[in-house]
Formats: sequence, C-alpha cells, structure tokens
Amino acid sequence: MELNERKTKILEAIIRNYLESGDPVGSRTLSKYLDIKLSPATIRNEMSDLEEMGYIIQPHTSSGRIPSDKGYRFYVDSMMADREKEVSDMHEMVVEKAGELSELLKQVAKLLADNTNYAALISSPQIHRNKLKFLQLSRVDEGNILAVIVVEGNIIKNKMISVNGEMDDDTLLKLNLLLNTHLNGLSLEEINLGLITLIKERAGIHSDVIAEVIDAVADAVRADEDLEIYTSGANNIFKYPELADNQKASEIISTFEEKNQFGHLISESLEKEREGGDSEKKGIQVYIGNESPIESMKDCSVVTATYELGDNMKGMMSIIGPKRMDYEKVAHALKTLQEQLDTLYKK
Amino acid sequence: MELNERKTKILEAIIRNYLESGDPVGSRTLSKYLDIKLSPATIRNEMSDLEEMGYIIQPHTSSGRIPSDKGYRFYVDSMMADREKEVSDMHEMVVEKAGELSELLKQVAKLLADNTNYAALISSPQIHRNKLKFLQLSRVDEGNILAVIVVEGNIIKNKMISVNGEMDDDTLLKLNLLLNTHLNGLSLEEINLGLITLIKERAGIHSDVIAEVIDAVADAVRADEDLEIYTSGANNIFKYPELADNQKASEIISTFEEKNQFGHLISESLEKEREGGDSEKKGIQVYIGNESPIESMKDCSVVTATYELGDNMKGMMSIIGPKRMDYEKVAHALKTLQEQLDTLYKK
DNA sequence: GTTAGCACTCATTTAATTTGAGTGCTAATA
DNA sequence: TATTAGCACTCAAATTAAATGAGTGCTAAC
Repeated sequence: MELNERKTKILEAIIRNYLESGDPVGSRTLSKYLDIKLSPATIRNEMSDLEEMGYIIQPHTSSGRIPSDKGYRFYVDSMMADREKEVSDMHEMVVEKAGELSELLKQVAKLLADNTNYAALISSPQIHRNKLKFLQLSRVDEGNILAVIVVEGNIIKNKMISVNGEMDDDTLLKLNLLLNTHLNGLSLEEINLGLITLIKERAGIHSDVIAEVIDAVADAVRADEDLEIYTSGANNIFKYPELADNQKASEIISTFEEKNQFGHLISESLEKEREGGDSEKKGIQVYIGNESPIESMKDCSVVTATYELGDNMKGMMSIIGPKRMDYEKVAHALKTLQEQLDTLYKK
Repeated sequence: MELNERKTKILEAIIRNYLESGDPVGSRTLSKYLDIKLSPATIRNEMSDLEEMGYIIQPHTSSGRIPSDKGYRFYVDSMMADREKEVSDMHEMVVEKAGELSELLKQVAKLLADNTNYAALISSPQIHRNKLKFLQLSRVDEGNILAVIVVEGNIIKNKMISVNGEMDDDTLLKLNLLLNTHLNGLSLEEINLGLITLIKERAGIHSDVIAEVIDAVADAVRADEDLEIYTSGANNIFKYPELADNQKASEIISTFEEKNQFGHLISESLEKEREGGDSEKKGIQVYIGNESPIESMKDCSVVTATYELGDNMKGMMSIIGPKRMDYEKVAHALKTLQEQLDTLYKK
C-alpha cells in the first residue's frame, strides 16, 4: 500500500493531535480537525489502512489511534526536512559565560530543562588530546612534591607525590630536565615501555617518583575518565502521566542518578555526528522508544545534539521526554544552545 | 497524664508494628502482639490516652493508629539510648580505598543506599584551610602561563592565564619571586587590599596577570565553593507507597537533583556535631518530618552522621527515607561507615 | 470513491452494596 | 478500682452493577 497525500495528511493530523492532548484520537475528532472535508467513516477506512501499515496503533478495540514508533519516526523525519518552523513559547535562552566550565554546563542543562519542560543532560566536551604539552615537578613542602601535567587542549592534571625526605633542589631540577627532554610533545603511543625503562634507569634511586609521574601522565591523556555528565529537570517526567507511574519513573530517575548509563548514548551520538556528514541537521539525532541505546528509555524519546566548544572540543547534550514530545520546540532549543556555545568560546 | 510503663510498652508496640507493616495498627492486633496480656478494650483505653498525649494519630475515625512525629521522636530517643542492638539483614559493608576521593565518596553513598534501601548522600569533607602553601607560575606555551596554587590541606588549584606575547623567562621568575615573598604562608584575612595594591605596583606592566592570580588564590582558599555532594538510591523512595505519589516523589527527586539544597543540612549537621559533645552518639542526628531543615523532606526522616577523614577533614553523610524507616539499621549502617572512613586514612 | 446508518465493543465513570477492621461506650466481672 | 465482654456504630476499601460515550467495522445506498 502506498502512503499517498491524503493518508499522509491524516497521519500527521493524528500525530499532532496526540502530541497536544496525549489521548488517543478518533475519526470524529479528526473529521473536525482536518482541513480537507471528509466524513468520519472515510477517515476510519484510511485509519484502518494506516494501522495495517504500522504507523498507528489502537490501544484497545474501541478506542482511537495513537502513533506507533514508526509513526513518530515518519513525523520526525518529515518535520526535520522542512526547516525553520515557528516555535512558540520559548523564553530567550541566554548562556552567561561562567568562570568554570562545569558551571557553564550546569547552566546549559538547566536552561534546556526549564525551557522545554523535559529532562535534559549535557556531557563535558571530549577533547582530542594525546600529546603531552608541559610537565613540571615542584617541591610543596618537606615530604611532598607536586607534579603538574598539561596535555593538549590545556587539560591540567595534578599529582602529589610523597618522597622519603632526601631530595634536594638540584635533584629535582635534574628530574625535571630528564622528564622534559624525553617526554615533551610525545603522544601516548610514543611513550612505550622501552622509553619508560630508559627514563627510570637514568633517574637512579628516584625511579619510583618517575613511575608515579608516568602513571599520572597516562591518566591525564586517557580521555574517558573525566567524562562528566550534568543533568537537570529529571523530575519533569512527572508532568507526563504516561511516564509518571512508579515503575517507569523509578527506572528513569535511576538512570539519571547513575549518569554513567548515558555513556553509550554520548559516544554513539558523537560518532554518528562525526561520520554522518549531513550538515543540515547539525548533528541532531532523534531516538524514539526502542531506538534508544538506553534500555530504560524505551518509553521515551531522546533527542541529542552535539556542540563544539572552541578548538575541537566536542560534547553532547540531550533532551529526554515522552514520545509525544514537542519535537519542533526541542530541536529549536538544542539548536539555539548549539549556536550560543559555538560562538561563546570563539570570541 | 503520665507515660507509665504500660503506656510506653504499648506505644513502642504500635510504632514497631507500624514500622514493619506501614499500616495503621489497631487494638486487636496489639493484643496479640504484646507480651503482657491485655484485652483489646483495655488497649483501646490506653491508646485513647496516648492519642490525647499526642504520641499517636488516628488517620480517620475508624482506623487504627499511626505514630505522630512526637511518637517517632520518643521512639528514636529511647532507641538511641540503649546501644548495640542486633541489626539484621545487613551485608558486610567494606569500603575499598579508591584512588580519587570522589570515587570513594560515590562508593560510600552507594553502599549506604544499597544496604538500607533508602536514599543516601555524602558530602565531600570540608577542609580547614586558609593558608597559602605554594604558588608558582610556569609558561605552558607562547601565549599562556599556568598558575598552580596549593593551600593548606593540599588542595590544588590551577589557573591558565593568557598573556599578550611578550613575557620572557626572566620576568616570569621575577613575578614568581614577588608573589612568593609577599603571599607565602599568609591566610586569607592577611591578604588585604593594601597588600594586593602593593604587589600590583611592583609588578608594573604585568599587574593584570597578578590580578588574575590573586583571584585564583581567593578561589582556592574559599571553602564553600567546592562542597561536593554525592547521592545514591534516590529511586529507592518508590519502594515506600507513602512517598511514591507523584507530588511527593517529584519534590524529593528534585531536591536530590539540585543537591545544593542539602547545603543547609550539611552545615547544620556539622555544626551540631562540633558543639554537641555527646560523644556517645558519635554525631548521629535524626530529623523527623518537619524537624528537617529541608522543606521537601517534611514527609521523610533524615538521619545524618559526620565522618572524619584524616586530619581535621570533616564531612557528613545522610540517609533519607520514610518516617517509618528502620532507625536501628540505619544508625548501624552509618556508624559502620563512620568507623571505616575513620580508620581508612589513619593507616 | 464516499458516506450514512447501525450494531457492537469496551474503557471509564458513577452509584450502590458489602466487607471488615477498628472505635467508643456501657455494664458486668474480678 | 482496673479490666474486660459486648454491642452499636463508623468509615475506607473492595466488590459489583449499571450507565455512559467515544470509537470501531461493516454494509448498503449515494
């Protein structure tokens, strides 16, 4: 069967109506709501077809229809195609440049949640970095020296190392020199076991300090460890009856508490963006129900967007709500923040 | 009216019964449950008295009684008095020393929540620190220098400062010297405006760099900013019907999401501990219903405990559940972790 | 191809009834 | 005087029954 123009119109009307009301929509309602003039009976026939084609579902024999995941998918795809719709009821979202990056991200999450009335999350930007840029040991007090490590992307890592007393300024200077001559500018792959053994040898009795420093360097270069996730508005899900029963709410809340469950989503989203190439959509992805990589989101829709912060620092933000979320509004909100973040650090 | 022995026994029986079942308890049930032999009628008379005295409440005319906040308070107080009860059904809680403090705290929160089936939170330890211990500027690349600041308690703060090109190694050395001679070992109060102006004067054209450094120092010394709060098991509240309706759950979840609302609780708890002195209770505090400083916890009980991590680093942990929580178990869990944390960093 | 008409379905709402745990009071009992 | 048995009464909660109404599929007429 073919999805002709009339069927398309009816399907869209069903979805739009359901997005607003949250109730199954029937033929009589549609007959009034549609711009083309058709009797309820005709519409019923069309609806029957649409159901057979899998776009809509009848919760029980004598109720109206609601969109299936396939139906939402159709709607979202066609909606995304024609850009720039009017979006109502959004406050001006203005990101204020915060001192700390974490403050900024918290702010963004809150803006997204407050403006859309859905739950929101944002990941810290993942920095492409695997070159050591700066390394320095300094004495802090008698027993402790501090290793400061800076890697590409100006990520700073500190490590306090305790030494058993006897290390004079001269030795410290030598160790600094040793480390810098051998390690500076190297990538993680280039710091291999041979090199490490060499440095340790040269360090003589202080090889244990070197070992700790090298550990810290490895830590600083490894990316995944400091993926931070900020969330906001998880309690918004209580506004949507279809998500607010104990069972579902508990699962969703639990995911928002153990934020690491979003890890998959973030990497998948960044990956798709990288390969996707469809620059029109600006890395906006929609996961409807079971399409989502997160099990507990099977009754939700998840809309993600990537953002860029300065040089090659990419992160991901996302809005999570019921399947009948206002996709236009959400996409618009994400795009707005995308742009703001984009420009924010580009002066 | 006096709370004689028999009344006490009945009151305790009511509360214990209610803690288990969550249902209002009536005279017939009590008559079976009590060890002293009394007819339901007698018990009814006593219950009537207890109600008049404010220890129990009748949700409606023909229902059993449930404890009032005053009743819980009585129970908790007398429970806390006789120590060392058998606590059933607790797994061995073992804290594994983690590399990062934040990992440790997350682990503790999870342990508490998983073992008690209530929600749990823990604050990062608040360090007494207001002396500057170490300060150093280093060049990271052409345009950027990095300020590393260490304050008492080995809290490290980094600040990247961009300079417009012309600063040679010599100047950097001078600035380092200037800052160290003037600031080292000083407390926040001693770094006053006069001193700041003096240093800026001496720094000449680089006074703007100095300004940024001093800002960063102020940040590092100010404690409140990096109060971190880790939570776990917020979704456990769904296990208790009296908290699981949308309205209440939403409020509680929202508090757990905006963790900063716990700030009051933490400072109040640490304060009470400091002045309290009652070393027997080891800083365990119980807030029942409205006693809690947090509005949204009015239908919950909040049990807090302070912990000490090494030298003078005090933090607070807390368990939040329904008023009919298993106080014994909770207190025991908190005490167990208190001890473990205590010894963990004391070697 | 479209629509009016009709019998049928079924979740939801409303009302009526039943059940049962619990109470307070009074009078008898120990 | 303290305790208890007995009884009428209350009321939330569960159960049942009936009514409502939005919606459907099918058929025959337009």
